Amino acid sequence: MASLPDHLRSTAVGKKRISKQLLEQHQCRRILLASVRVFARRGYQSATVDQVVSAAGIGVGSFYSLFEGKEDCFLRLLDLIVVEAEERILAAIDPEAPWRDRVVQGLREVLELAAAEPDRAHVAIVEAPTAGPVAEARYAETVARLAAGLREGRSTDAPGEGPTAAFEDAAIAGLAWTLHLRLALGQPVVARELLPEMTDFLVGPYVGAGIAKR
Amino acid sequence: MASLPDHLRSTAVGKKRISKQLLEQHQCRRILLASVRVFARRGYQSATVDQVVSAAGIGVGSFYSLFEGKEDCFLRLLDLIVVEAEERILAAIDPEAPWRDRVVQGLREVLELAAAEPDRAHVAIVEAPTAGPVAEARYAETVARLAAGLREGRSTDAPGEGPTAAFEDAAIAGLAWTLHLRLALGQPVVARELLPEMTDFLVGPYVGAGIAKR
Amino acid sequence: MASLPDHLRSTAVGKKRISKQLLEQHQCRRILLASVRVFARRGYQSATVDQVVSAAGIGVGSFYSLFEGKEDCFLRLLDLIVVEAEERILAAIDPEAPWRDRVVQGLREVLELAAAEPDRAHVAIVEAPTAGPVAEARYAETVARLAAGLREGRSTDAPGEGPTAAFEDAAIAGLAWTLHLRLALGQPVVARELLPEMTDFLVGPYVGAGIAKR
Amino acid sequence: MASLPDHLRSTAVGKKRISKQLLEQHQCRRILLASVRVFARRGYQSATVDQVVSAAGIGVGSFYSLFEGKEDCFLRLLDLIVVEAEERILAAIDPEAPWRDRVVQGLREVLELAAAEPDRAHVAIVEAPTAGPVAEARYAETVARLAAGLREGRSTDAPGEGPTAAFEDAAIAGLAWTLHLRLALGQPVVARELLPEMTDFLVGPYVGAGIAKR
DNA sequence: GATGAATGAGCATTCATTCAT
DNA sequence: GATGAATGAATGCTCATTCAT
Repeated sequence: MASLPDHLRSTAVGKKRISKQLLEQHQCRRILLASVRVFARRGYQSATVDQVVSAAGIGVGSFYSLFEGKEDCFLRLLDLIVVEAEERILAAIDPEAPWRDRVVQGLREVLELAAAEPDRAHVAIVEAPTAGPVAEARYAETVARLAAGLREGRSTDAPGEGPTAAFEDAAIAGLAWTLHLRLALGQPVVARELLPEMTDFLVGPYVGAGIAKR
Repeated sequence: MASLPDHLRSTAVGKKRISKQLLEQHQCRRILLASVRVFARRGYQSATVDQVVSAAGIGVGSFYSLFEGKEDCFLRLLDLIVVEAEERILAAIDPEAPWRDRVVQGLREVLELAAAEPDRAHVAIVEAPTAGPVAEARYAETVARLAAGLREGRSTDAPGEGPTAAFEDAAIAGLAWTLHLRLALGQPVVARELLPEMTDFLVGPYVGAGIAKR
Repeated sequence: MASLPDHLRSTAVGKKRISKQLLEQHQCRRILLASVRVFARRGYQSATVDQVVSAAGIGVGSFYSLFEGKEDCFLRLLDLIVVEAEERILAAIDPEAPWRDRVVQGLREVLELAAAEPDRAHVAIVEAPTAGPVAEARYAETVARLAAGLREGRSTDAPGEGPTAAFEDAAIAGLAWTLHLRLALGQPVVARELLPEMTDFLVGPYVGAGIAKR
Repeated sequence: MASLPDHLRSTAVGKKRISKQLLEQHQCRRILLASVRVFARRGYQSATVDQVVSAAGIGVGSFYSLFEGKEDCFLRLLDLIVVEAEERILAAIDPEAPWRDRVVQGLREVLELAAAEPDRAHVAIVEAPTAGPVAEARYAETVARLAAGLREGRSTDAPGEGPTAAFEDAAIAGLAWTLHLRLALGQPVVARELLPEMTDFLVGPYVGAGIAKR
């Protein structure tokens, strides 16, 4: 049993282990979802394991059998939020559409997600950069990934006179900060208001202010 | 204890108190300058009062007679850094020059300050947003103030087809993030490289990409 | 639950219970044998129930249905080791032989047992005194019992000028320590080397150094 | 100040630092002496830092500024007990006396120390071997050192027909066990009773049972 | 009967802050 | 006025034990 390679383990034992795995994943997810609220309200630094544990309605021991500690919990939460958000963003983008439209579609989804789930957005945008070196690095990676997505349009639809190399990272960070301001103050993120402003901010430099505004 | 309003206190007692005040301010400044290094290297959260105290070569008691605590010390340090930086930035700007030039002059000073004093820049840009709610608010205020400075040019020199209202905050945050990335990784901030890129980023949307690049 | 005295319980219910009892005993023994390794390698204090349970390939629940807890498990293991060792020691002694020979036969068996089953010896000699008050007392009892065995020879074969009353306990403890040193360092117990030395140590004082050495 | 080599530090700063050093040592000693009682009554394993701290009448913080933790505290206590005991034992021995007398003098001092300070003896003899690997090693070292002391007499005063090489360690361990039994049961160590018995045990094998008894 | 997920009491440790000297 | 020894609240974590399945 103990000598089986990991990737055979789950199938080798049949339904039982599979359902066990699923149960654990489900339990994990349940706790992570409960922790969103705690991390968003208290902030990563002053949130305690006990608060997470109470919010999730489990015992400390269960927490430590599922997570390595507070940081691990936060990082997995971050993953959950980012992965699910990116899935929804991708789903909202029509791959056939021209680049500018794809940016708008993605941006709209980002804003709607932030509006619909302010706690998640708070965790990902406000808390992540303050939750220690690893979380900070993950935050930077996410910014870089989104920036890379934005950059794709460069050669395709808006060639020639594009913005400078550092533009995309700075632009995504500018967008993040715009959300940060609302989230940190507890103000709602109004997609309708921000969508045109941020569209302009993100795609303007590619096509010239006049064009982007249309 | 005394019934005099605070703002009258210092002048009311004559030379002695004045020199005492000055001495205290000087001492304060000495400690804050010593703390820059500590906060920059360890990060606000894991820096301890003991480390600051050791770096400053004073006793814990003295520290607490001068500051209310770790957070107070950090906030006053932040003030020191921001005030001195803004003084130098203002001094670098020719009030008679056209808006675009003033932006470039200010930006160049920002980049040179970050290059010359990476620890100070680290504290103001990387640590400030992680040092609790008050520091976070101060950081937002600074961003807003710089954004306001940027915005001034709007009606004067680049009227009409300007960027949308949220632009300036997002742009300043984008600049901050660009510096953040370098500072957090310990990379030097190279003014020569960043100046054209960030100039484009900041003033491009006002005048159209083509124009800003000149 | 039932009103029968314990010692009648097992026989009163017929074959079924008997076989159940036997099964349980067998299971118990299996687990104890698996736990030897764990207690010997990790030490009683830092060995955990989980480690014992994993080594035995059973569930925690089964463990607690068979033992009252970690200490109970260790104590029953100690019993197992001591009882089986004493059986083998007794079996190795020719009751007809003169006292001195009987001591040598017993001693040889002790050394050979320690050589053949170092983990068991480690548990009985090194861990037992550190495993809480009860185990410590059992250890003392075992020392006392072996001392009593040694003492039997006094009046029979080596009367008169024998050592003082405290001798036997001290001598057995000295023997135990000699083994302790080897076991704690993981060195093998070499019966051939220790047999003459310890024989001298145990029986010398009875017969005079010269005689014992023969 | 911080760059001075350690061995100059204390003298370089004059009385102040010296008295500070002394104060700290004194404080340390005070706490160690208070901890004797705790470790002796509760046993190393179940003694908690809080109990030591309460017994010493200090705060937890002070404890951790003086010791690295529970184990460090115990080890330093062990050192204190062993060093002071060995000093007194050495002082009790007349270096001019013949070997057998020196053994008796040392032994008498050991027994009297154990009688006068049962808690200290309990810590050194009963708890030390159960307080983790390092303490166990220290215990073994002490046994070895005492055994070496005993061995010195071999060639000098009792040449020729001596006991085998392993004798001294086993003998010292036997003595330790004899004390262990009394201390673990809380019985007093009666020097008058044990002195002749243990003398016989320790020196008998050198000189022949008959001679040693005289 | 067996299982192992869940529990939570209990412990070591850190560090901002106070106050007697 | 300066010092730093002393404080103890607060927190993360382990592991023996229980009990629903």
